[in-house]
Amino acid sequence: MKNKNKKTVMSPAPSSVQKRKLIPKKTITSIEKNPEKLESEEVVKPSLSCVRRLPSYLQLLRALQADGHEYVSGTVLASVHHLAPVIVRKDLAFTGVTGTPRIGFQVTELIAAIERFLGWDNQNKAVLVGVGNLGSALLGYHGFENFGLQIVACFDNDPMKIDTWIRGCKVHSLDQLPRFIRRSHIVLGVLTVPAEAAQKTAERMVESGLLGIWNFTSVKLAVPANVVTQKEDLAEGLAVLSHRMQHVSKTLAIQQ
Amino acid sequence: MKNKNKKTVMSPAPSSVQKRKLIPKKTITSIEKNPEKLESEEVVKPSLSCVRRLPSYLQLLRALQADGHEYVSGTVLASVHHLAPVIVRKDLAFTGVTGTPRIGFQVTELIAAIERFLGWDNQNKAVLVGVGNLGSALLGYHGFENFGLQIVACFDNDPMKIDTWIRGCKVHSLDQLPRFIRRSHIVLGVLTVPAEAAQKTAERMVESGLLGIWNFTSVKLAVPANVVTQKEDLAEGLAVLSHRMQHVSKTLAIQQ
DNA sequence: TAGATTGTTAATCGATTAACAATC
DNA sequence: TAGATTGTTAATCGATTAACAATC
Repeated sequence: MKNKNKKTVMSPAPSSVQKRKLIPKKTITSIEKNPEKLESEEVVKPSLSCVRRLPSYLQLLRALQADGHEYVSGTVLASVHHLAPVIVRKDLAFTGVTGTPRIGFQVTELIAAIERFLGWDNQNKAVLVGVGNLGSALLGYHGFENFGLQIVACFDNDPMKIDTWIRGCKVHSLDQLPRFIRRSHIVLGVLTVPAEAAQKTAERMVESGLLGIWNFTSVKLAVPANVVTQKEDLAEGLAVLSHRMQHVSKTLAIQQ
Repeated sequence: MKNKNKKTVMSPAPSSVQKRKLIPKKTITSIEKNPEKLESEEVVKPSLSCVRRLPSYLQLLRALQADGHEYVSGTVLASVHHLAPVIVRKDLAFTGVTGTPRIGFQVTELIAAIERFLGWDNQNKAVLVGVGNLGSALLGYHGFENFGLQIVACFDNDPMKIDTWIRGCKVHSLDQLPRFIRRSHIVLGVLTVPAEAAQKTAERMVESGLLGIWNFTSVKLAVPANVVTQKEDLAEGLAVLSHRMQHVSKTLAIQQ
């Protein structure tokens, strides 16, 4: 994958676009090294870590906004989250906002920029499949509405649950899913079924037309390339916690 | 923090310990460059990513064990999780197990090694503080017992909830926490209170003697250095999902 | 034996951090 | 003005990947 014929890169040097770069570009050095990459994919993409950090900025910004703050510096955002200020500056650059030296960023503008960047500016509707313990907890937790997500319907296979109401949401039969998705133009599904049923259920969700699955099961799903899945695995966090605790107790034991 | 007086490192060269290294060492080059670091902290530590991946291996290994498989190759573990085989080999090396070329790893031995490494070989008891939606879902979800965690008691501030039973667990007043912790020698707490109460509650948990807090609130907790906190933030995963979905739809639009 | 797999070193890649001019 | 903060490049660090001898 080298030297795919490029179209005349020797055209007028890009010096005219020098006013205010909203999105960071690669360094000139790397452009020289890979001149065939001067086209659209040239834009630097945010790291996964950056995307993961943005919601925490958002949360703090909303609190600041509620407190009546008009501006906030990257330095402040950084210290609250125990991050280096330069990390915050780089992360925020991806959202397209520009700050003012000595002043910082306009809170309202920054909130809007992060929301837009993450696609949380319009409320995204979602269905939830699998109304067990975790499923009903998520139904009852309306905090996701701060993150652009609104669960509007839920589905289950269990005849005992179908047509009952859970946390203000009527449980539908899983058989109803395709029709419901098609009518409602919903693209996102939350999967909270038991592990055994995970892959099968995911397939039905994909067939119904969903394009994203937020996967709370312990199963790594196999889905077509145009479908995005995100696995939420609490065991990961627990592993980190356990490991750190072991480490701390060892360190303390050594120090004694 | 350099050149802390070390005790005679010139003693008999470590060539005698050459049979089977269970834990990877740094390369000779780096030892030569930092000769003052020849002591215990010399051991290479696993990356956070490695620790996060171990539970997923564990889960698959248990399924294989239940299916009667005696051996599994790193290659298989890798392909199931869409990882490069060398990642799996390196991760497993940290647990101290040794595989057999052409055969792979003994499933039972590997399960035990990962559990030991993560401190999941004995069931760790924990308390849960804050019996709201999420709290009661976690109480009802017994899957953590596969990960060495057993929630044995729960606490809340709400007089309406105190002394009721939720998912087989009696809700105690938060005031009872210090006495309970001291009597039971529990070190781990799960925090599922509303954001406003998070920091205050965490402080009470620390005062009671807890050494680890699994934090399900949206608040970054401030705790003493000897206390470990692990923040579980669903918004992170949702951000990644939203971002990926935007990207996929853009890519598809371009390709059309 | 042949060939798949392990364990390990070296190279690559990408994210974080350092450094600093520009700005208000 | 002075000095805090932004935006950006270059250096560093650490994790992933490539490569390969050793092994069964």
